Amino acid sequence: MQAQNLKYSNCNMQRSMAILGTKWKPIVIWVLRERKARFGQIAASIHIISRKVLTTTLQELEADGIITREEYKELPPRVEYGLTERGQALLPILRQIAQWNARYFGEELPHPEHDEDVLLNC
Amino acid sequence: MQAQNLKYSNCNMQRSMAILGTKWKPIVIWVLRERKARFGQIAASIHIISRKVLTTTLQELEADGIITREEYKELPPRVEYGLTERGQALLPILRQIAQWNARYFGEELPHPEHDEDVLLNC
DNA sequence: TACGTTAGTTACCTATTGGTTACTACTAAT
DNA sequence: ATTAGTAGTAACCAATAGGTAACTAACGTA
Repeated sequence: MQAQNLKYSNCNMQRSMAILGTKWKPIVIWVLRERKARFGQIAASIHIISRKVLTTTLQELEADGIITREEYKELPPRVEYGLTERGQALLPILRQIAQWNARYFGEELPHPEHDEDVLLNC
Repeated sequence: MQAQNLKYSNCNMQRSMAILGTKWKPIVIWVLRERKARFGQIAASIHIISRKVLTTTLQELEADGIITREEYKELPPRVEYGLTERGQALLPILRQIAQWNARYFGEELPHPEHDEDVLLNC
């Protein structure tokens, strides 16, 4: 998908997909749902993302105003990432996207009392 | 995005994005939200999609159980596409995705009484 | 036979996404 | 000088998504 071009589409859905519809962005947003995290923490949470791809992903999310990036003047260098309000607003949508998949493709329906991490299994 | 691999991800969100996170699939689903349509009608609604890409998109959506495909034994050949229950279940999610974009990237907030076509502008 | 209508199919191409590998910047501590 | 810890960067590549252009299948009708 040529997301960069789609960001200027007339269609609100297409523009959203251009921002979100990639392999790692939803995961990064999910990792940041409850607290800020540093680059290395995000990488460790995700397990198998390359530094190169994580860097690009974070840069794009920041450019789209979905996450914040704060540098701390200290050593070792420390950068913290967190969700903006715009990013927070995506969380219920991501939950529904995951629920849809679990419901229609999963082998059993998820129970409401299941922890979110189990639901998403990310 | 390598959607074909992602369909087998552990993560429900990633699997959904593999199915949905492309340029044309959300649009095709939206076009079919209220009534079944033929190949040519879908193409005309979307305006600028190539027959090649529309064919591929429809095949994949059918394979994922999101749309139905009915051939009619008549001439000219007639094929009708419609949403499955699984596909219908995606509509509220797509609406929210569009609303999110309109709210956080649009120049003014959409009014509740605005028609859906205006909201999505697809 | 030629044409019309519908839903494709095929060959080829470009641009993007995601990945591997190696390297970098910075400074304190050893 | 070397090492450590953190967040990157650069060069290169494979696979995929989307696209153009041309062609095809099927049969009824003129």
